[in-house]
Amino acid sequence: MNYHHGDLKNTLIKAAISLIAEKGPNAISLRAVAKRAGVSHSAPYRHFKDKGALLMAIAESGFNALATRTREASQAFPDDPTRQLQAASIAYVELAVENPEITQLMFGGFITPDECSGTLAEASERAFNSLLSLIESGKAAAVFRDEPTEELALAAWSMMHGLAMLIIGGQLQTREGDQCGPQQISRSIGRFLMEGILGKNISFSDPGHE
Amino acid sequence: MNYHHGDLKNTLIKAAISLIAEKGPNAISLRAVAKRAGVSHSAPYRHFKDKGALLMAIAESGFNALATRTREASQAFPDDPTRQLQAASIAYVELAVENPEITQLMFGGFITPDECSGTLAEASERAFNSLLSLIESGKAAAVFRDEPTEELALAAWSMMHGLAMLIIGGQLQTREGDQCGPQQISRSIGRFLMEGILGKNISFSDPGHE
DNA sequence: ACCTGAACACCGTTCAAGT
DNA sequence: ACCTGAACACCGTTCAAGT
Repeated sequence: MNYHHGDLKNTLIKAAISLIAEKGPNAISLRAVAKRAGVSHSAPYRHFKDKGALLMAIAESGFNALATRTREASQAFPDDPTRQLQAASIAYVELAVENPEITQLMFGGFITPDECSGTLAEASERAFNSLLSLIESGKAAAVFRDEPTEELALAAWSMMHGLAMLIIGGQLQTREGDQCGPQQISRSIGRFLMEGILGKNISFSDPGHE
Repeated sequence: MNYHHGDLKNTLIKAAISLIAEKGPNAISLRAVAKRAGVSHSAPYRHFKDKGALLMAIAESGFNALATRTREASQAFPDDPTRQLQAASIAYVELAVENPEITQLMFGGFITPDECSGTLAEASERAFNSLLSLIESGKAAAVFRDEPTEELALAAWSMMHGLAMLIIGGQLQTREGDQCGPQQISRSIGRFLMEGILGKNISFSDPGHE
């Protein structure tokens, strides 16, 4: 047989992505990926140490896409931190909902932290750092509260990540009608991230450790 | 061999839970579960249609535990909706972090919505309904804002669910030190759910659909 | 350097057969 | 009614062998 283009590695990744999109991340088999790529079942081992290494490469590209999309979305609103955050939030949820299986691969526990490959953690770090600087500039402009940046960022990240995972997991199917997509939901939820859920005259005192 | 107590079904579930806790939800094999339960590899098929049916039974018990724990936690603070919500939030995140693999089984996309077994959706529904009534009573007491109950509840659920999934997924390992456990994190995050992240003099105008 | 094919131990599922 | 054991098609991984 011919030597397959030169980069079987990339062909395998693309074949794996299409298979994951079809059958879910847990139903994927390395042999099926190889067959779709047009090579024998042992050929992938020249390019990936493991089945897990292939999955990690795909997850890594997913984190990169997430970092790129959210950064681009926020850049559409210079000097407006709240809209930057809103745009990044919507982009995050949208991308996750558009690629549910890959998002599950990234966050669903398929990848053990054994050998997180450095570059994967790096990509994830990059996405979080851009969120941190977004919050930071908002604090400097006195738009966001003067609280620890990591906490503010984690609150925002948690809410949008949770929303995305719930949508993907099908947990909202009966509760929210089909009429409102991820944009609408993340927008309506995002209001409460901005302003909180407490009534205007209520102030929140944290009871702390009892 | 002897006829195995009478309820192999329950023995299988317990064996599966212990195996999932050891090796993760994707690495579980029905044959290994049967072996740990002390029966042949085909015995489980008398009690579960599928490998998936076993996993669904486990996920269902997980949803029931979540519903029970959050309800009990909130009942510790009668007539104080904010502390009820805070207690339920902490309980949610704690239970998830205590059983990471089962939580991933419940929410990570291992269960296809093909045959969600009714009873599973019911258990999930029950947990959400207690959150709804919690929010509702808080609105009646003018503690929470007069906004759609479903939206307020989804905001709270999303934030705590996202936090739990990020912790479980190992995404916060380098960012938050080990010194603060799930209680502390969900408490600090919960403040922003209550009060929002905007500065006191900023009001949030949703630009809507452009 | 890159790929193949046989081989091994494992898996999910089914089904005739045993008690 | 409940369980076993053989059987089938599949899987991940390895390794000698081919070009």
